[in-house]
Amino acid sequence: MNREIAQIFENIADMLQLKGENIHRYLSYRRAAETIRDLPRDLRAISAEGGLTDLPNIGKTLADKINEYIETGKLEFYERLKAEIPESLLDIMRINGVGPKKAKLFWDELGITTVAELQAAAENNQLAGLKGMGSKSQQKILDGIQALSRQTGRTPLGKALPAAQAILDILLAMPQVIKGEIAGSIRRARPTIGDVDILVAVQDMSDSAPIMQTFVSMENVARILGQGETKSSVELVNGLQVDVRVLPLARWGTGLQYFTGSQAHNVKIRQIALNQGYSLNEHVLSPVDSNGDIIPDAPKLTFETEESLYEQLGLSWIPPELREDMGEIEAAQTHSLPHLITLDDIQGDLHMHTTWSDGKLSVREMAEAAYQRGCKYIVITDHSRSLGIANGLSIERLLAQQEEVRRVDAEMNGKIRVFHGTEMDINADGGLDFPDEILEQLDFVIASLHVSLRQDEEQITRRLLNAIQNPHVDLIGHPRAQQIPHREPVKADMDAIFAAAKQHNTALEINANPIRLDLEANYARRAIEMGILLAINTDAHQAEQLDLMHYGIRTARRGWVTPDMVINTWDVARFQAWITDQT
DNA sequence: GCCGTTTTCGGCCCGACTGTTTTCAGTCG
Repeated sequence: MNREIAQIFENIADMLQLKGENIHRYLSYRRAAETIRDLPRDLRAISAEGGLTDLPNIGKTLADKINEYIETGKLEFYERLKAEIPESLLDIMRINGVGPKKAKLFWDELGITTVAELQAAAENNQLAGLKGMGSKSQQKILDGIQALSRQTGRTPLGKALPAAQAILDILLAMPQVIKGEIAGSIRRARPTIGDVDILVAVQDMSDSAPIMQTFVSMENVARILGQGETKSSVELVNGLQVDVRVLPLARWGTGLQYFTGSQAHNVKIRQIALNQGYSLNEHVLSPVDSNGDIIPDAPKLTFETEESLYEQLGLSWIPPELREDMGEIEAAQTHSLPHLITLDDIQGDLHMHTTWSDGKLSVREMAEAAYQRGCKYIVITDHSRSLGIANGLSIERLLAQQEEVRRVDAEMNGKIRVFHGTEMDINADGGLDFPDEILEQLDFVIASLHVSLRQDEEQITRRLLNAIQNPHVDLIGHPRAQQIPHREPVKADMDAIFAAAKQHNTALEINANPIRLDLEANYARRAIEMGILLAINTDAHQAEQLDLMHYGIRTARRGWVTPDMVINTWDVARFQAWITDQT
């Protein structure tokens, strides 16, 4: 429901923009769409409580529209717009270099309503003669259409971050580059990334040219989208767009703050600056008069660090993962930001696989690999019997494995503790894959959904509740079973699931594999607000995947998670006491 | 269409880059 309505509002925004409507009117639809997309609760539940207008960016008008859609499954206003403007024009606006004005121009002048028609017109040289168009613009549109067909939407963080880091490393090796950082949504650790923003600092802008030349000449550049002194853009062969910006070190703070975003965060930060008599842009803080106009001769303030910029505005420095205008600015004003979890807080990893099911390493090898990475304790959690595709363990094999785990635990001689658990399937009928008398012999029990993920909300919810309520189940693994970017989360009544997890003291996982990142940050935040415990685990199937923990930490930080709420930040004694207490 | 330390009307960010321009419009982030 939330996604549907968010998409409709997004489309309405595009259509209003195409019609040349007031910018602030269509932006309000877009902002509302973002709010809805990130909600950790179903709009129907919020609507039933009469709480829609309490949501940010939702006023009376949009609340009425949401209710209309919930009740009738349709939105009259949207239907009228669709009758007026072909929906396929929105696809044309998604072509890089084509915005609302161009789309409308092609529609008005040539009757073009689809990407295919636009491509044909460009190939027949019909666009070049239009007002404001030339042969270069026409070619750019053909390139843009090709790029569109290569793109598969947003890029997972797990792909974008390593790619960005590799580029940054090349630039950092240049003598002109004083420092550099990945900004944008990667720095904020969004699970998916639109394009990559990299910032590098130089002493003097005359150093920019060789840096940009190195950047656009990299071997994995498919084409150059733009090359200037302060900004250059390329498309990589894998379709990812990367922007590099060069800025003087003296303005690093404002630049990094600005290009980290989010847009919503920055809008509010700039408003705070204005309230204090300053106009903020990516370069400087400029004194303004009572009309908000920049005072020409007044000295401008520059900032070499983000910390000093936030401090100037009376704010605590805000960790990038929080910068979504979700309350972090208000908390920074009162210096009450949470003490977020860090990678160093993690002491154990409670979810991993071995050769007993679908992992690559033995129990002993996983223990060694985890020990080398500083882990104090791990739990071996192979798949259960019904997951045949992953070589799930029968009861007999599970019990045989326990002997091996106990032996390895003893062999490790206290360097690292090795506990025995399972990642048990929650079967399609809601039953659990092992009986209680087996579960009670295990140190730690994860229950996860792997099959029949397209059941309706009632069935999925019932399966999850059944697992949460079992006294032997300690943790629900990747609770929403999403896979980024291709598999949507299951439909489930998260209100009911959180309430049950709270009641039964069952922890919920943030799965650190960047394909999952599940729970997502907004749900993790809601969970800890309710006092539900979390665990952040790699779900490693081989040694290198133990290094994915940082993705889970970043996700948790986006969810305002503090270390005390995460059971694998506890020392081994406290963890052991907790699992013992859980029966 | 939303919102409120300028509060129920009047704001709501703006600079870089490109291509078409003889001074600017459109797009993007």
